[in-house]
This record gives sequence, structure tokens and C-alpha cells, in this order.
Amino acid sequence: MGIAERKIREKEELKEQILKAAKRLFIERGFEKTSIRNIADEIEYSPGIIYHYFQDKNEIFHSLHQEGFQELRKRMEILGAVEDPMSRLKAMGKIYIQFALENTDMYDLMFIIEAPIDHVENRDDLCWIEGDSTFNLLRSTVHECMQKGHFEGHHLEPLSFLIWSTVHGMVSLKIRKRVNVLDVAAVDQIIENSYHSFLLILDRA
Amino acid sequence: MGIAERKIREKEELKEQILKAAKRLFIERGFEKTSIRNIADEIEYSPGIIYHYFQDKNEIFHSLHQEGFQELRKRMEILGAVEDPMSRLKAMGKIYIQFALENTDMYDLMFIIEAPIDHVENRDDLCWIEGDSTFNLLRSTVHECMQKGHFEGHHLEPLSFLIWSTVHGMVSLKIRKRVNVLDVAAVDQIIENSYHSFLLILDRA
DNA sequence: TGGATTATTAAACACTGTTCAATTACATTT
DNA sequence: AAATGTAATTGAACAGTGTTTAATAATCCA
Repeated sequence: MGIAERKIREKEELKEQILKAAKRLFIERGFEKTSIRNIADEIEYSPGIIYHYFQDKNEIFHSLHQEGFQELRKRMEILGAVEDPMSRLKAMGKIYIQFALENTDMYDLMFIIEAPIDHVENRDDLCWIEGDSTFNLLRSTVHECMQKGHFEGHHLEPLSFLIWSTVHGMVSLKIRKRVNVLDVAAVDQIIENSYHSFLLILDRA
Repeated sequence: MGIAERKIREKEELKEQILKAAKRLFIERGFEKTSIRNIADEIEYSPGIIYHYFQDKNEIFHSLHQEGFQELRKRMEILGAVEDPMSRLKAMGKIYIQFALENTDMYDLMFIIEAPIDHVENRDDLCWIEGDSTFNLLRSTVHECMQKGHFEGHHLEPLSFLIWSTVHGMVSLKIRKRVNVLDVAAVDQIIENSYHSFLLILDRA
């Protein structure tokens, strides 16, 4: 049944086209400003066709999640070379921040935007597995640090979440333009300087 | 010219009505799902009239910012009673988190949502002044802590931003439903436990 | 009362996500 | 090769969005 297989392959190809077009438009215009009709125009099909490949707009952008997590994880790979867990933890934060600031829209989609995450109710969803594996990297690193005597009196889960929250807080305040309450001059450097403070804190924690 | 004044007063009244209706709907439906027509229905006027009182939808919801900051500052007032700056700082974080979790939509508007902050280009805007005065409270408390010998080796501005980022990170990850990557059982308690870890860290920082 | 000003409306514009009946394309069977 | 049945694709429609504007209603002042 080579024909049926080709059919499936072609169907997958169009799905891939939609995803690629969606990503292209999304990266340069953001979530809200990328409409179904925009995507349809881009792939030169009618808008209706998109609903034969995706349930709704959210499902399209939710599919892009995965790519974001893959990219983030790829960047984390070099951490394998870092023996000392404490140094690894510190490098991890730096990579996370860098990823967020260099891929603001992707980060937005992954960790800030409401819509696409909303009707992912079951925890078995691929996006949670992806996210979980990324968080696991943090968790296990923190765990190693604790085994080496760091973070005395802390508990693994809350501390890991706290660390995540700190870096997320910094980048999301910048991405969503709330850093402007600070002195204008300091805005550009603030995250780098704050992260430096954070490293100091981690050493003493 | 009592008549002119009454006119102005009446004009203010309708503006107030719009704002009140907008807030009512916003609190129970969120930003996206509150439309101009919804607000118009609520005050029993035609949709067009709203544009005689506000430039656009963003300006309406931007006006609600202020109320949020007022409420937040009101909650912060009891901190005046706390002598020790370190205790005050800790209590401050707790109040901030509580405010965010009890007024999620308002917090969303103040610190997460993109739209209404977007075309507030000039830093003289009331919203920045409001926000700045709130941040000043944090900054000055951190400053007092430093004068009492805490946070050695840190700098005021980056450290203050770091602390803000940490609490913002925790609540915004919860508000935008990204805590689900954690063990399901831990979700409810995670912020409280993490904040406890944060207090420990502050003592050692 | 007449004229100018202002407040308010209804209708329209250009969008949005989504659905669905109708159409086209195509592989399989006769 | 023609007919059939299935799947892909379309175009139009629905109900909604923010926003603009010409026309209307209301009000104040001379």
C-alpha cells in the first residue's frame, strides 16, 4: 500500500507546512497578531483547511512549545561537561536567561502566554513531559548540590521551584516591560547585575 | 460658571461608570473576554460613547492599574509598624504574594499582561509613578537592611530587583499555570514552601 | 426662540476564530 | 475507460472583536 503511505506522508507534509508558517509568523509578530488567515495566506491554502490538521489555533501554537523546549534542552547539553554541581547550577541559570532574552517570543509562549496551555488538562501531555524533563535537570542538579553539603535546611522541591522562579521572574518582568520602574540607565544591565547577586546568594544559601 | 462645572462633573460620572463597569467585568472575566460592547451593555450606552472618554480599550484597563497599586500599597501600610528592616522585608514579600494570589486578575493586569502597558511610552505616566513608589518601598527597606550589615557584597538596585523578581516569578508561574510540571500534590503548597526557603536564603545572603 | 456646542447613536469597516455545505481531486472498483 | 466512493479543499457564512464616523438628539448661551 505505497499509495496510502504517500497520502499519509503528504498529509504530514502539509501539517508541517502549517507549523512552519505559523512559527515564522509567530516569531516576527507574536501570538495574538498571527491569525489563522495569515497562516493560510502564507501556505497558499484556504483558512478552513487548517482545521483539518489542528483542532484550533491553540493546538497549533501548543505544537511549537515542543520546539522551544528542544532548543532549550539543546542549550543545556553542554552542562554535562560541568563536574561541580554548584557550577553547573550557576551555568544553568545563565543559559536559561540567555535563551529567554534571545527567544523572547518563544519564551513567552512557553512560560507566559495563557492561551495554548489552557486546555492542556491532562498531565500526560507531551508539553508537560518536555517541561518536566527540563525541570528535572534543575531538580537533580540542586539535589547533587545538597548532597555535597550546600543548601542546608532547604527542601529539594521548594528550593528548585524558588530558583526557577527567580530567573523566570527576572526575564518575564523584562519581556513584559515592567523593568521600566527602575532607573532608565539601569534597565539594560539590570538582569546581568541581579543574576550576579543571585550567584552570591546561592553560595551563601 | 456652576453649569460648566456640573457638566464636567457629569462627564466625570460617566467616565467613572465606564471604569466601574469595566472593572466589574474584568474581575470576573479577564482582560481578553471583556469587550467594549460588554462594557457598553453594562452601562446601557452605545459602544461608541466609550471612545469619547477613552482613547481605546487599553486606556480603560490601564486606568485600573492605579486601583491595583492603591490596593497593594494599602496592604503595605501595616509594614510601618515593623521596626526591624529585615522583618519588614520578609513581611513585605508575604503581603505581595498574598495580594497576587487573592487578586490574580488585577495582578495579571499590573505585572503580566502586555497590552495596556504597551503604549505608555513616557515614564511620567501615573502608572510608573505608582509602580515606582511601590518599588521604592522595597528599595528603601533593602537599603535599611544593608545599613544594618545585611547583604554584604550586594548592590542596592540589582538586589532589590532580584527580590522582586523572585516573588513575581513564583506568583506569575502559578497564575499562568506553569506550576503543573511539579508533583501534583505539591502544587498547592509550593509557593508557601518556596517562600520559606527564600526567607532562609535572605538571612544568609 | 435661534444658533452653536456637545453628547450620543447607529451603522459601517476591517478584522478575528470557527463551522459547514458544496465542490474538487483522486484512488479503487467495475 | 467510466463510474463510484472517499478524502481533501474551498468559499461562504456566523458570531464576535476594536474602532471610526456621519447623522441625530440634547443641551447651553445669546
